[in-house]
Amino acid sequence: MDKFLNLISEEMKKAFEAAGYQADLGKVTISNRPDLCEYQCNGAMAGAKQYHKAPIMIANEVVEKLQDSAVFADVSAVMPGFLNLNIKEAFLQSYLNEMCQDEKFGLAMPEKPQKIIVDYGGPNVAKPLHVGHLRSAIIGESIKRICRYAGHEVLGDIHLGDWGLQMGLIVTELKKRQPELLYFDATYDGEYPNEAPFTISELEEIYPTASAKSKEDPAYKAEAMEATGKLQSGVRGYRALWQHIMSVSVADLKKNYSALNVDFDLWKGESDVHDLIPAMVEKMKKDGFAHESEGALVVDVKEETDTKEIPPCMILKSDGAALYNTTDLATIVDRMENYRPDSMIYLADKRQDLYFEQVFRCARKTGLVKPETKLLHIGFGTMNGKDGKPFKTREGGVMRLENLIRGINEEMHRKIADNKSMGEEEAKETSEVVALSALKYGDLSNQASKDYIFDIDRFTSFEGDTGPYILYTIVRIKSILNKYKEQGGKIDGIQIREAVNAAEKDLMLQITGFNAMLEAAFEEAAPHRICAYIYDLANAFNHFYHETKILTEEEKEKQAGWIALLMLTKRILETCIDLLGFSAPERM
RNA sequence: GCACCCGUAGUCUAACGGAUAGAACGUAGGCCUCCGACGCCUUUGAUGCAGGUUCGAUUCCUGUCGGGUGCACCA
Repeated sequence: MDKFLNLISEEMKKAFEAAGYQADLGKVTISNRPDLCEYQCNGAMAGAKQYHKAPIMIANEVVEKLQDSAVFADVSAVMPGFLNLNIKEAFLQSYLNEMCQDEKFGLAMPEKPQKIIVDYGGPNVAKPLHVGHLRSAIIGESIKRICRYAGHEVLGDIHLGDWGLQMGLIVTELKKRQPELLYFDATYDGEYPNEAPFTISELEEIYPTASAKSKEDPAYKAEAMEATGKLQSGVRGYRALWQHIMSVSVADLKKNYSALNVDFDLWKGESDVHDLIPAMVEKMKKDGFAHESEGALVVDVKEETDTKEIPPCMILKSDGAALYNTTDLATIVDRMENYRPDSMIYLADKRQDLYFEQVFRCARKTGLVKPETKLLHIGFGTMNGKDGKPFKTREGGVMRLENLIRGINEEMHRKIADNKSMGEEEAKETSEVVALSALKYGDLSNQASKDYIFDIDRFTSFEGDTGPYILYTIVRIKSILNKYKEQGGKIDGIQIREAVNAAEKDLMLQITGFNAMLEAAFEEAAPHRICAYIYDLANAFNHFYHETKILTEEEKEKQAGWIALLMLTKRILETCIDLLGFSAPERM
């Protein structure tokens, strides 16, 4: 099925053509003036120049051609040349019933699905997640789900920071504390224990300690670098220890991401591409792209057409070591070999704009990707505190993600616990579900590229443009549907009927916009479109709800029609929040 | 210094070049013998400034002011 706006536009285009004008002038858009009409077409004004005619005259001629349209209940030409349109109830009704039958509510599936890799999360092992990781996870997860829903083959990759000096630091500190461990015995050639010699909390304490020591003590740092070297060159005991660090840390990360309803298909990291680096670098040299500059190896990526200065992309540091760029490029090599994606989407702070520009250009120039491979960096803004500055704890430190989540859970629990009929267990579970909606909706309802203020009171409010408000609306619909079923109302085979009042028609029109909205959300990789849409939809529903007494309606056919409309509304709302990465409870 | 991004009601936020710039919070008021009032309705109030392109500019262009960010061996 086609998008609702397309169908209307088709009708309008035919009318333009019939009146002797170019068809594509008949593009219809949602009205800016809901008080005047439901949809509008500005084609008469756009065509005035080329036909040397007053817009209003063109508009009038088009109106003539639409007198007995099956789509429009009425069409009028308004000065200076707007075409104001209202939809026929029967047409709207049949479109909605078609949507009910369609699993994707009329969203067209691509002829050839793209293969897309979404690179998000980006945590470092052995370091706790903090608020800086939040946006990448939340936005990335939503974009992944949107792409998948739009019919594409999508892999989410966490892209772990699991290589390099940080690992050497941990190993060094462990050696200081427990030199007797088998892993440090170079003569040992037996099996290593399955159990890690540390817990996640110890690990989280070891890293900052080691990091601080290395900054003060050059000897310590040298030792850590040596350990890093041993690890990378494959010394058995070091590798085994690294495996322990990885498994302990990854288990913890999974737990934390799972609390955010975020999951990854690929748990790849920098370590996975380490072995690809030498060949990649060699090839870049051989092909004449990489050259030495100030001791480092770089690829020039500036272009003739640049207005701004683009520094070269560094491939190796002057000490010959790899850096961030190197592993990102090698990761591209790995992905092209193993997954052949059509498109790679990176979620990272917008301050990395220039960096990604360099890496992408370098990947293209050196032929790491095909010319048609899309590389996209979605740079997001900072989450700020109420003071407008980057979010910090009260003490001014970096806030751990789990503390942030605990805070919002507690806040939500305070509100939910008021519910008289809810037991403690249910209240706790429910508040976690609702709190997650508050956190995610608060983030996703803003354009990703903008900074936003984390305001716990506003986000957890049940009023206004918030996650809890959306959930409340869904819960309300569920409650009505349950009561309807208790009354013995039938569900099977019921159909949406023609709207009986303006509020109902408004709700119906709002529903028709789902597929067009989703297409835009996909193309723009913009979850905030979904938020804006469901907020309007929830409003339209609540308005309708107040105008219409559903359960007491005596005309059963009419009642069943409303129930069908409610079911569709609920399905769409639930689909949308799932794309945003949260869900609704049964009660709240 | 050079470059990039952003300036919309008191606050927060939206708008393929289209009519009277749309919401939210807040403010001021109204609506429960009725499906969940954690709701609904009404009220107030905004495009930093100056030019230009256009029939029409929050949107495109130029300048200017203000804020943020980035400019190779950190990620």
